[in-house]
Amino acid sequence: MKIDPKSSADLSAQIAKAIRDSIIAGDLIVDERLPSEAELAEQFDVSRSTVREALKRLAAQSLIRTQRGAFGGAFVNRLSYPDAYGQQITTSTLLLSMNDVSFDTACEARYALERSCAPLSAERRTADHLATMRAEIFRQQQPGLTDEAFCASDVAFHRALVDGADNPVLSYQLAGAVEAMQPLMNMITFTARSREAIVALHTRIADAIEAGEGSDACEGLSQLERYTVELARSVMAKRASREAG
Amino acid sequence: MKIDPKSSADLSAQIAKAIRDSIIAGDLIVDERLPSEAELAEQFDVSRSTVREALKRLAAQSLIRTQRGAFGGAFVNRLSYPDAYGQQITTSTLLLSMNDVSFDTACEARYALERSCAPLSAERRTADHLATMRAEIFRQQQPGLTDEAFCASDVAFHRALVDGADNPVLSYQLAGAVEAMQPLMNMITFTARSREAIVALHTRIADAIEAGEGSDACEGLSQLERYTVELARSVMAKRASREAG
DNA sequence: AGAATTCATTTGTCAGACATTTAAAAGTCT
DNA sequence: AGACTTTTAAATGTCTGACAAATGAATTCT
Repeated sequence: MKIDPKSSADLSAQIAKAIRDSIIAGDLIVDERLPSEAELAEQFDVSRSTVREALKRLAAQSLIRTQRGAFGGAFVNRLSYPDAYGQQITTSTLLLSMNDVSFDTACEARYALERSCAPLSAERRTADHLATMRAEIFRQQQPGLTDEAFCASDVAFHRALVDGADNPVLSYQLAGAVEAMQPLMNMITFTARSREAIVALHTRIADAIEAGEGSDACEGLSQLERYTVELARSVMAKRASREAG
Repeated sequence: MKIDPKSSADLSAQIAKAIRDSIIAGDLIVDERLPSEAELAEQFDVSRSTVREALKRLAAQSLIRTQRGAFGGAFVNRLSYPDAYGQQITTSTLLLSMNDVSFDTACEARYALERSCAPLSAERRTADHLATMRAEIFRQQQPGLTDEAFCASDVAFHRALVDGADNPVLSYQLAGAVEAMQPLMNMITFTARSREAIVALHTRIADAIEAGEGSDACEGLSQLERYTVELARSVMAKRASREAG
């Protein structure tokens, strides 16, 4: 682990990179303890504050965890799926909100990815996944539901569909795509009629998953995509005309 | 933006969270300047070092950038696609390497995701994407190629396929899945015969993309997935028997 | 032996200082 | 007046030294 004093980058960034590379390369293994801040400071020939800033950078990426007290210190973290989900969702959400990605583009990506899970889910889903999907469909039919709650239930439905594929890597990848859409979906007002249409498509998808018909589920997802895009378009148009008039 | 002094979490983590939430909520918009470190220290009633540690956490997530000098400071970063790629790849790579995800699981996820791009790519790919795919196929046929270079070319081929879908959100999502597989792929030795088989499948996929036949491309990807899994299995078996004998 | 206490180590936080960078502002020359 | 140079103020980057708080190990006491 060496740093280049001539480099223009911040020392703390260089140190963070050096340690990060060691972790990725496997030189530092999971649960291994890093040298104490004082030792690192000496090794890199910088002050303790600089080392601390480097460690905070790594902590922000869930690469290490720290523990106080004797025999405490910084330990290489096993990146857990929940941690990875969290980062994936944060990144995806910001990416969408900051780069004025169109609703259509985000929607297309989301449903394309979901369709990649559908055949696997139709084959492997447990009774539990199916029960979750049915329960969320039931919830979506409740009259008093707010738009936000409807969206949240929608996310839960799709999550169960994705998790049914029983591939944690897929679930992790999809978490970002599905959840990051939520702020965009929340801009839509769901009328009683549009909810009915969505529930009908959800039911069709759940039926296909239950029957083990992956391609049917894909077709249902495609219809849901088309309907969602159309719905967003009409809501936006209505909003625009109201503002103009 | 408030922090809870009673909370057990580190102050710098709390402050980072407060600022992060403000960014996600849109209270702080892109390119907006945060108060100076000294001002933030006063606002949160902590020392400047604590504020700095919080800011480094945010910088590690590419949420802010800092600039020195008068009229410098910390600015809300527009999360660019390259930044997002980078984080996605780091996270995915570590997730795979630290959670002993099986080769089959990772492979299944990767090809399932790629199949979701194939129909779009068949429809929209430019001549440029196609030329890249052909060029990489050509490179893969060169005799002197090392296994690592072969893998890298493989990644470039699949990237072109994915980028052909012309959906930046999909490209971003797939970057992680494809690149994170590379360390696993690098464990495989590619014999002349296996390279030949892979090149044949790549050619078939490229032909399908060129012809606008998305389902053909999917079929090619499925065959490639099966072949890759089989190849990995035989390589691993050979390695195990050599160690045993 | 078990409980309480002390102790050493390590991270978390603070305060103050100086170095470095940077762009605006002021000054100077043509 | 305009172009170039110098000054200056503000901000981040780094260092030093100190103390607080946590924590597990070692020690002491009952």
